Amino acid sequence: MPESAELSPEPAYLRGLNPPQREAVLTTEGPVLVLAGAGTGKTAALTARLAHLIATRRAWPSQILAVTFTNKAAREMKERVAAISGGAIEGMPWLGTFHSVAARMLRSHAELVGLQSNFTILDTDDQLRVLKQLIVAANIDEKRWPARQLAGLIDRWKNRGWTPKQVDAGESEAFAAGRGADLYAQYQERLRTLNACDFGDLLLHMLVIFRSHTDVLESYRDRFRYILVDEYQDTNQGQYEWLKLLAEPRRNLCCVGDDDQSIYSWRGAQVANILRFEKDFPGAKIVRLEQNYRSTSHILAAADGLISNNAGRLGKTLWTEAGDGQKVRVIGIWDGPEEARRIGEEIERHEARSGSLDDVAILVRAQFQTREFEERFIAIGLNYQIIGGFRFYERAEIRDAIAYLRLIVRPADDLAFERIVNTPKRGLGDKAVATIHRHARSTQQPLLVAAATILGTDELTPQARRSLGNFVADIARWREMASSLPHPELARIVLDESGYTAMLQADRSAESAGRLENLAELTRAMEEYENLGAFLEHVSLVMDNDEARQGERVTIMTIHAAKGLEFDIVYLPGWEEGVFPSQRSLDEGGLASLEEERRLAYVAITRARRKATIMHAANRRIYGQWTSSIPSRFLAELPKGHIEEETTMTGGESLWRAQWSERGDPFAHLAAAQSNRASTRGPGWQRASRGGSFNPEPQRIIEARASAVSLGNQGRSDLSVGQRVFHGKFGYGTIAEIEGNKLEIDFEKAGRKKVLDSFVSVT
DNA sequence: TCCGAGGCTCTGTCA
DNA sequence: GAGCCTCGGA
Repeated sequence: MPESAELSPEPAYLRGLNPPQREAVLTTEGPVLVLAGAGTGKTAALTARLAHLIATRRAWPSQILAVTFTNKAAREMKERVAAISGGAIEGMPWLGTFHSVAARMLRSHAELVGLQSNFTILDTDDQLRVLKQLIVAANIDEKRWPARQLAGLIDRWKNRGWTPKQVDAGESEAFAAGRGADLYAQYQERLRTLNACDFGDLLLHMLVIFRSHTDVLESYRDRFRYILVDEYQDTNQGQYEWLKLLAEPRRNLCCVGDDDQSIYSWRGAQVANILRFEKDFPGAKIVRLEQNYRSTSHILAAADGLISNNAGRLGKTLWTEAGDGQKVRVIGIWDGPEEARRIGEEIERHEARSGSLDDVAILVRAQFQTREFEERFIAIGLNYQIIGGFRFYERAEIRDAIAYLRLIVRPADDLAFERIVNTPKRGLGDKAVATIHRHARSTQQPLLVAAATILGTDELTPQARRSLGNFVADIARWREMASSLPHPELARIVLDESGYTAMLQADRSAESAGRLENLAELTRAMEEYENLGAFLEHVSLVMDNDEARQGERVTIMTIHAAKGLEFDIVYLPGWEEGVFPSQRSLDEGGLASLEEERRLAYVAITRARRKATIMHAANRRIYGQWTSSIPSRFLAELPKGHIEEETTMTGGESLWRAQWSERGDPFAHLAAAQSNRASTRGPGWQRASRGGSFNPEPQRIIEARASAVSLGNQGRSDLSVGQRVFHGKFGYGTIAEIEGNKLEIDFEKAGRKKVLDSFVSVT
């Protein structure tokens, strides 16, 4: 950057920015809140701001802290800053996700929270294994109090910035009759002995350090002259406190966000943080970005109409100079497979008109919805990619490979040891592992060391001893090789010599080829890191599913993952009550959750540049069982003037209803094929169909349902008193009474209940 | 110790 | 319908 940047009338990075965007760039001092609506050029403004701070010498790149929520956003910002500065900027060391920045800090101060700087970052899988062990050790019924639930609670507490001591009795009550806080404390202790921490710890540990070691806090305050936060509406309590500590006393804090796009409350995000910004930082400058550069006006108006049903917004009105464009289409179809078929056909037509597949995205509420599309697209040979779901490093084979490497680098990594000691199978089952565990505990040694000493005893069968001896020797040998071999080469050798590759090669299943490819990809990725240690430090935080691009393809992903992205053509399938809004979310959070689901719908629609198509199916397979569904209430909230409704029910409405009344159960033929399983519904759908507190359109589907219900009054012929049945919500029970389609059932767990026969299945 | 069969649960989104 | 767990047999 030339020194004259400030003097020249128009630095390159300001070109093309509108007045509010410029304000966001040029207001460098003091607190700034940029309210950036969807598609209003937020990233352009943000990167220009970074470029401006650096070009005008207000700060070196290393003196700017810039945090995002996703690796994707961080990467994009890095690339754009590099491009905007013509490569003159040597990277920005403190630009990254909250977690990666915190991890980087924690590596320098780990000893302050009882860790070593080479601590391991556990993923969800490891975390659950540790928790499970603790629950079992505490004699708590693991069925009744699953590790997953405890993990959720601990995560919640960490998000709030609470250490175990700060968890009050009331919160602790949420798990195993008040033992939650105690287990949390035990878990933290266990992590410390493992020299490990989980995702939540990265932030919490730093927060604890900031709170108690003012010298450390001061050094960071001193370093960071400017702080920039992306997606501020998604910050949680802990992150908020973290930022607030760092931002004082300079208060050169610029937060960018959109309250209408707050979709992470389940992760502890508090919209309140953004709503309260002015109070937290008096004298804050508020900049609103409202000109949308992405979508046509029908799309914006539809999204705006929807989101206006939410209360408690900061409020902003997006406008566009783009034309009206096409109305948002709302299409009702018969079932899930037809939804996939229909979208597949439209995409093929788009392709035939020489449209690019890269322009098309299918955005779903939940991961399970992706499968229908995957199956269909494989069948018709449509190139697609599914983003998210299993991240690369979460795949079993990758985690296994990494566990080998972890154990080679850190002999004390007990979790890694447990994971691979018998993978591939080498005859070291539960019994052998339990023996090693016992030894390790009594001698206070890591498992690998205990395993080595146990070899000199006769505690194991000769066979197991031989096998374990080989394993221990292998690890030692590999460790020696590690110093002299390039680490990708080491990884290849380990995978071969451990028998892992052979195990996959012997496996004839459809996935094994892909797994081998993933491992090859892993070793390739390792080349980008200086050494094994560096690779391992980064792997759990940064490795995502960034496969090599292989031509044009349709993108399938969750709406959450799509935030911040845009596509010409967007398909939004599955707008049905229970799916979207998600019943589970509603059950937990009531109105607040409904509003969050609505924001999610808003995010979904605003991803589209030119064409948005919403679909709802009358029938869907959930948990492998057919379920009829009601259109999402959000459909009724879309302003009529900006949407175009269509139904593709074969033969139209009348035939559809006739089908219902003729057979009572439109899936009788399917049900028969499925060994007389009746259609049971999950609790969500029961509630959705019972509720009736809203009146979603189109009306015809409600009529159709009503006719089905009244027909059902005859009751089912396959049920009789005394029969054992299964109910989606209440579990197993015995039929005590039958009256038409109403049953009275003595449930084994839930006691006697009245239920409709359509909700039970014969066991 | 391993493996297959059968029973049961589950799929809410991210780092 | 997949994935997990448990159980019984080899």
